[in-house]
Amino acid sequence: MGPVMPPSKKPEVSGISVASASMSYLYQTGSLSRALQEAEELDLVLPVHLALPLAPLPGGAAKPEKGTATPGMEDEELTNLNWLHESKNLLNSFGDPVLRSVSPVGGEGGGTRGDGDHDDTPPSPSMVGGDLPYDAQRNPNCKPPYSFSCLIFMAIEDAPSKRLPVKEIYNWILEHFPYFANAPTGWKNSVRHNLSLNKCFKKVDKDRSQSIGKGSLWCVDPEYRQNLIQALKKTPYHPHAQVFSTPPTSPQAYQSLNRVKSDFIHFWNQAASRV
DNA sequence: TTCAAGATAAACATAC
DNA sequence: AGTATGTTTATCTTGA
Repeated sequence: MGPVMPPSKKPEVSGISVASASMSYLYQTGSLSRALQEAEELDLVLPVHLALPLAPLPGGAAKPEKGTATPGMEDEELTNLNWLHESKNLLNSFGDPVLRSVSPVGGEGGGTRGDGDHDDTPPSPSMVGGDLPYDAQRNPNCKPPYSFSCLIFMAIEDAPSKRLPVKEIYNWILEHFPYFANAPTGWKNSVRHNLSLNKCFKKVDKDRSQSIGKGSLWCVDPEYRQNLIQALKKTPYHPHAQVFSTPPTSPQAYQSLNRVKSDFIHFWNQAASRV
């Protein structure tokens, strides 16, 4: 089981570790990866995206160009995270065919809304394009690149019964994306708003006998399940995200980026070895 | 420039 | 009565 982070416990790992562990968890739980593999069969060549909830680097950046893989990237490029988003199919970049059988869920480029700050306060959504360099050690709670519909979908898919009450959806999100533990409470409103408004989710009335708490169970409408899978695989760039393509401005940030890359490659190899 | 999608906030109703 | 849940509307940002 991956990182089970009690919501009340402030994460002490870096943002990238949290992200990798979350992905690792999703792989191990199986159902979601199976869902994604289903989509893989439907899809032709889907881009591979990385779930790296990183804070933006200063200056922001443009959206990555599509379909520009960067094989054979050299270490001197570590200062530039273009490799993350330019290499939309990282598996191809790594030249390992077996890796193509797994498809990580994740955001295009993994950029987040500018949540990077250097103190211990929760990342501020208002800090679009923060002025500080990304530092994985000090920004454990970067906003995940997934839309709320993707988060909800992941939560429901991860449940054995494939249906969850709102509260459990909250809990799943909190466990896997500690960012929300310190985020303003409005995100719960957003979850509910999404459940209500998004036709992909359906309310299921509980049995009277099992009706312990308030509310209903929520499930994915089978009619729209593939849509959600596709959306997850293609996780659009977070609407408010910035891509971090600007080189780091400090030695610390440089080292941090090196860690990001090596951690991710390590994770990727681990994921491949589990296939 | 326009449009669609998504995030966010808020008001309100309903159920427990 | 207070809280959680669910619905709806409005506004804003971003990318296409």
